[in-house]
Amino acid sequence: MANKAAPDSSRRSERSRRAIFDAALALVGEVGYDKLTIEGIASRAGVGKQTIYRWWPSKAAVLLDAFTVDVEDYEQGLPDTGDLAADLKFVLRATADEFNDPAFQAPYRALAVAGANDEELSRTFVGRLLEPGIRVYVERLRAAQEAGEVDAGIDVRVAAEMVLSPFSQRWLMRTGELTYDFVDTLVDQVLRGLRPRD
Amino acid sequence: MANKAAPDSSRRSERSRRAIFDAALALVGEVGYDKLTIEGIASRAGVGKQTIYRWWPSKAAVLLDAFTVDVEDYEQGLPDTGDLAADLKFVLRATADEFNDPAFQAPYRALAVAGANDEELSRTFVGRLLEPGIRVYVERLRAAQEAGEVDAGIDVRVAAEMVLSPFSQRWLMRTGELTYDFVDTLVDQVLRGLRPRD
Amino acid sequence: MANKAAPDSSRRSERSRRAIFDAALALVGEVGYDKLTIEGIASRAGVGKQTIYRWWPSKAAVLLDAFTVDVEDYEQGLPDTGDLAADLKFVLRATADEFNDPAFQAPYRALAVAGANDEELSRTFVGRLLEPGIRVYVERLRAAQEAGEVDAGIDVRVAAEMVLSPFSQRWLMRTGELTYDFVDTLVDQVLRGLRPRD
Amino acid sequence: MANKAAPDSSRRSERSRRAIFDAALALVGEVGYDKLTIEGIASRAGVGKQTIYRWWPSKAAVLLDAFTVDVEDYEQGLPDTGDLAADLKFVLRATADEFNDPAFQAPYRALAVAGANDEELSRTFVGRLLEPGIRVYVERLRAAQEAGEVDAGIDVRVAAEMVLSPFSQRWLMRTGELTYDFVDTLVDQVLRGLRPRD
DNA sequence: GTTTAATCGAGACGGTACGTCAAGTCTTGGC
DNA sequence: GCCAAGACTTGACGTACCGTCTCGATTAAAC
Repeated sequence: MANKAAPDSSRRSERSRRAIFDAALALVGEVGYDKLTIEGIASRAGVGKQTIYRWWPSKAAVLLDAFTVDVEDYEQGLPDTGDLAADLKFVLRATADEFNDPAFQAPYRALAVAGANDEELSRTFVGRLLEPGIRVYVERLRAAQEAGEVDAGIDVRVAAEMVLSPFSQRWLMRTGELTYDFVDTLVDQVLRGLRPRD
Repeated sequence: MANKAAPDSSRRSERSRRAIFDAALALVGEVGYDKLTIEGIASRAGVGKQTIYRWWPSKAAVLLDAFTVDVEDYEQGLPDTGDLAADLKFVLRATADEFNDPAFQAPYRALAVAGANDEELSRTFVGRLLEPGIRVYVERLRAAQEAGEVDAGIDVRVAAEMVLSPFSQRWLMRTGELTYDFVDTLVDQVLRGLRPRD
Repeated sequence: MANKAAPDSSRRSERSRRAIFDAALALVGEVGYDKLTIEGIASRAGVGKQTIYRWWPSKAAVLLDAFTVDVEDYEQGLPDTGDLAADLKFVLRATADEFNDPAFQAPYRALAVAGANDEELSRTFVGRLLEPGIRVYVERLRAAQEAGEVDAGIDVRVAAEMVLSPFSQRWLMRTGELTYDFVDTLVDQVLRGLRPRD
Repeated sequence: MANKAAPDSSRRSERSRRAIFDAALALVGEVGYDKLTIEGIASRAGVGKQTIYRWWPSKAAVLLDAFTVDVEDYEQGLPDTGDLAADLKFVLRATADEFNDPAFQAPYRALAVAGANDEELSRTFVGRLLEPGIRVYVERLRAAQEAGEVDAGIDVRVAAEMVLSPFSQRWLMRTGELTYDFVDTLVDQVLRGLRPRD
């Protein structure tokens, strides 16, 4: 079933791996995803093309690895000051700043997009980046639910999406700006619906 | 500002235009967006490559035109039976069926995605397809607001996004299934927050 | 049976064709046949690789065409002064000079060699370059035979090879020098055997 | 002058050496010289690439060694029954049979050819395979000369080439068949010229 | 018999060229 | 003047080998 005699990863060159990540991230920022090429990455990294093809199936996969190396930081979860609205606004405002940073936009948007046409890649992208991001919101909401701040009948997963999806949709599709005002309104309107009934 | 001695559209061949749309839509369904080529469209349509380049700047633009020709049907707005929850659920369930249809997925997803990397195209896509879709929801919500069914303090645009974005995000990013259950829960939780305060 | 939709040769670019020939001949002289590459020819000729692949199947075929364009000059046959020995020596000495010219050696040797491993090419090479060269000798010998200068029982084709093959073999395999002495001895010893018997 | 810290041949693996020869000869027969690769030989021989590069400079050199291991058999010289014509015809007919054997053709032709573009290799090839072959003919002719069967004024080296070159040239360049008829005619016509003058 | 250093199988590496595909431009002949 | 057709230059694709390089694991010579 293994379709090509898998390479021996214990002999892999760490130096090349880093150089490829650095080159890929730099280039996607400079020329954009469509004009990002394997040859370009290889040449910028001072690496043979084969070294890329040996370890990754596509430029999207390279970029995904390169990106996740720098991004794994969902470990600590969302802050919990006891004030759910404040906590959500605080984190979303910070995320808005991050999403408005051009250096971050190019690779992330590229991956979102590449995923849409490549189901395999999509699953990795979602599992590695999107789901963990959603999960921390779900957990914060569940905590609030347990604290009685959120109605027991609420589906917290859907609630989390009600906050996150309008946010990322605006950014991805460029249907609107990610302002603090928007973030605040969004959080307020979502939370209105989560409060326990009288 | 005219960048090439614009072609004389009065002499344009309608037969070629249709053939190109048909070929583009057929091909994007068969081979996917990434493997869709101008040469492929031209050859399938029995048309010279130049005829495509004369009238469109990119394969995405061709596809966008091809797609919108068949889709302009937001004219009538959302139903208004007086029961907001029922109306939203009804339309979203129908939309879920549509989005789950493979024939519809390929070109739509391709466009969503192509837009992410091409700001110019993105604006057309959003203006021509996305915004009209959002607007009918905004209008239905405003009607409900005027009828006193929705609190006067609510930002109906954000409310519309709270319904639509989780829905389209799930589909686009494959973060979840578009089931009737999901649609119902989503609508219910959003509407909880919109009700006028006591 | 035609295996690729043959290109339309009436629309062929003569300018590209010449540039390819010039580049191929120049490069084979500079770097040798083994290091001659299609990419090198294309780039030196200012031509796309595809334009070469469209019209020729291999670098050997390009070189063969390039070479024969410049070489078709067997038209006039060998001189016939009535003195067979003198005529043969005269022509072979001139040919020795030619074969000792480095500019001529590279492509000719390359073709001889490429032919050895490619039967198809070999046939063209032999038919286009080698056979015509042999034929003029055969004709000169037949004339001498009719003039009674060569025995009627002699196989002139084999006789021609007795003159030409030692000559070209020495050159091709580097088994000896092509000196005037060698040429003279060779002609004399061959002709000894051709004289009519008493 | 030793250009790399020469390897210690006393520790050389004989088993690997044989395996490499076998693989090289087998492969050149199967895929031809052009498609013969060092990697292919190494993998077929179950040997590391370095083991080949350590002991040979090129695939041609490997093949030359592989070939000469099996071929050293010029020791005994040509037969001398006293009948020069008969002796030459006998040996050349046998050689014709050998050259017409496909198993022999591939490596030999490959080497002849590789030599044309690689002067260093050429010299080894000529010295190790070609010259010894010519020499036995030269010696047989000299014996005949001393026996008074060949004119004293004849250059026996050139005479040997008059027999051998048309033969090998026909084979190498595919300008004609190696039939018994050809061999006989060739020998007869050459010998006509060698007879002592009246 | 043990030590020890070179050779060995294996294969990752930086490269070059392959032969193919498609992009976007340009030219030709037909309507 | 638009059109179908397709040759052109360009540039990237993914593959095949090159020749160099490291990595344990033999393995045969020197101790």
